[in-house]
Amino acid sequence: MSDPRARISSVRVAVVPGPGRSGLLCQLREDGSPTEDPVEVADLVAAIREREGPTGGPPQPRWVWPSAAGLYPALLRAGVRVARCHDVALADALLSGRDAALAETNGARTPVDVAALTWDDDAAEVGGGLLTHQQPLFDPVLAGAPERPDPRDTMNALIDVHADQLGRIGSDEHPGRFSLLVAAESAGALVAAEMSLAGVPWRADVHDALLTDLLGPRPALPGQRPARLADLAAQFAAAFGGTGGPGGPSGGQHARTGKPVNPDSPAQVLQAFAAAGIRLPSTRFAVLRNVDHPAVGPLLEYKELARLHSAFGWTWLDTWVQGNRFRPEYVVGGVVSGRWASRGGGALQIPRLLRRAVVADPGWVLVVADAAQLEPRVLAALAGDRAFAAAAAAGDLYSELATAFGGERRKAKVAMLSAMYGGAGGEAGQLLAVLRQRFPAASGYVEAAARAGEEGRVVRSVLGRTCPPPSANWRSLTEEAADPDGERDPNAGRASRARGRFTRNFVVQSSAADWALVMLVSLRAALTKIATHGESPRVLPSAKPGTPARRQQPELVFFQHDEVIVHCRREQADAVVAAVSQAAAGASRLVFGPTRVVFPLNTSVVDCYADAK
DNA sequence: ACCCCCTGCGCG
DNA sequence: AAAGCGCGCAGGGGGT
Repeated sequence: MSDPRARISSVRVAVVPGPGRSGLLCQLREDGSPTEDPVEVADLVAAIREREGPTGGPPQPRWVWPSAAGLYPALLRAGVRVARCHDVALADALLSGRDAALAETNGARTPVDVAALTWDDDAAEVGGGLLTHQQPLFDPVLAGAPERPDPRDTMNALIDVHADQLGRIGSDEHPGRFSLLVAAESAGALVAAEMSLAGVPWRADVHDALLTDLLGPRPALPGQRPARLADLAAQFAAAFGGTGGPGGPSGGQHARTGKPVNPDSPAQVLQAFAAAGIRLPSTRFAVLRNVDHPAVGPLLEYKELARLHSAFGWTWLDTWVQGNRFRPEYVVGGVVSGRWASRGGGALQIPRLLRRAVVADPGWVLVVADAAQLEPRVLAALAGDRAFAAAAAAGDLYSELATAFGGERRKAKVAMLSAMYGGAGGEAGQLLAVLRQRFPAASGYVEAAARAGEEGRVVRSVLGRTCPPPSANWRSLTEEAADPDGERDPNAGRASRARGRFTRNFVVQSSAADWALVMLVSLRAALTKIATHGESPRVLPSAKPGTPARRQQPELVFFQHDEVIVHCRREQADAVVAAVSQAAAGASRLVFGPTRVVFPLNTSVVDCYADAK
């Protein structure tokens, strides 16, 4: 402890919940080895609160725990926020993803069972729910044990797993980047729990008025179609000639049930059109829009409104919005690329229309920031393509690229999207050739990723997140095709190219997710430094248990791949806007190092999400 | 009754 | 059929 700086970076404290309110803590060295015997504390929450100290105070420890998703919500409910953690479950997912690729099919490590590292029933339930696909117990001490283990054994297991993880992180090809990824992923889990608790400000009355306006009054019974939908469904059926009257012509009726053809049933819709002499490949919007038949108008309008009603109607409002807050559950690392997923509430698929209902509290505003053209900029930085990076140094990337495509911005965009997604239809092939010639490094980067995928190899994001290896099914399919004596399965080529498109996109999407995650957690850190009431948070009293008073600190309330929303007091908006832009600049530096590529944000300060540009 | 797959569409 | 990547969710329809 001679050098205080060394201490700042090295204090890690392992946490294991015990029975009741108790728990075990154990301070660790930088290599993960314990400095002491685990200390039993009667009130774990109080102990963490005390060691964490006030924001802006002495450096906070990095809490090493089985899973933030399992433990942190309970801490937050008790009014305790922490600055940093190492999430063993998330780290395990990153490491086993990496090592599974190296070990190929055999020799895969048994994933850590987070539930086995917890003791508290509630925490175990939450943590276990997060990782239900992980079956085996990792710890011989716990394997097969029907009773809850001794917390000291659990603590020892946690310490061992964590130390092992540190070693594996250190042995990565790029240990600095990979440890940044683990730290950011862990901090992401903190943000996710905090955002779930804060909730998105959601005006139920605005939402309800919107629904009533579009659909008619809320039906008395949940199963009933609102008036507007019932009307459109009837128009749709009638357009096939059936009036619906008993004994009448049956053009608009289902052959078997005799009921009017149901616009919610693709099969019935296809059948009805076929009976009218129109054979359709599907009932998708893109197909139907070009069909000339009187049923199409009402059907398209029905589909649009029915979607709103079923996915984000009154039932959704009842289920997900309480006290004018929408509280979704985020799943950190839920997408292979590192993007977040959500559970329940369709949090990451909220229709733009409903952004009208997202309104800041009185005296508060929303700071909405989204990264502009993130993925092509990421590709520019990844590939180190000089010509491309020069274009990406400017505000509108596609306009800068347009000169290479005869001045047509649209063509530049199509070429970029095709390069990143693997599309080659229509004019894309020709535009890709231009891209290849003018921006060889950028083009070569995604082409190499595609080739790796087609050959069954894995690729990684800039910070080292690994894509999943191909399935056994994929291997047998493609290996048969490679065998000259074997029969050529046409599916083999298709499967190979499909995986090529996946890995081609993975390098871009996952590196963009790296950037966005680092930006998010940097922003979180910066927001805690924004003063409330014009005073430094350093001099404010620390939060009291229960925290009855409303937090005045700016709060992250939403994160959607490349976009964040901060809810803050109006007078804090300028500081939040500055924090957002610093977080973006910092993320660019941390993730990509020196690069001339810029990652601009579109930032708006608004009362209503729908007003963000 | 429940489960699973398909279709279609919302978001990035 | 404007297409190529990643998701979650609701409803229909078939299976058990």
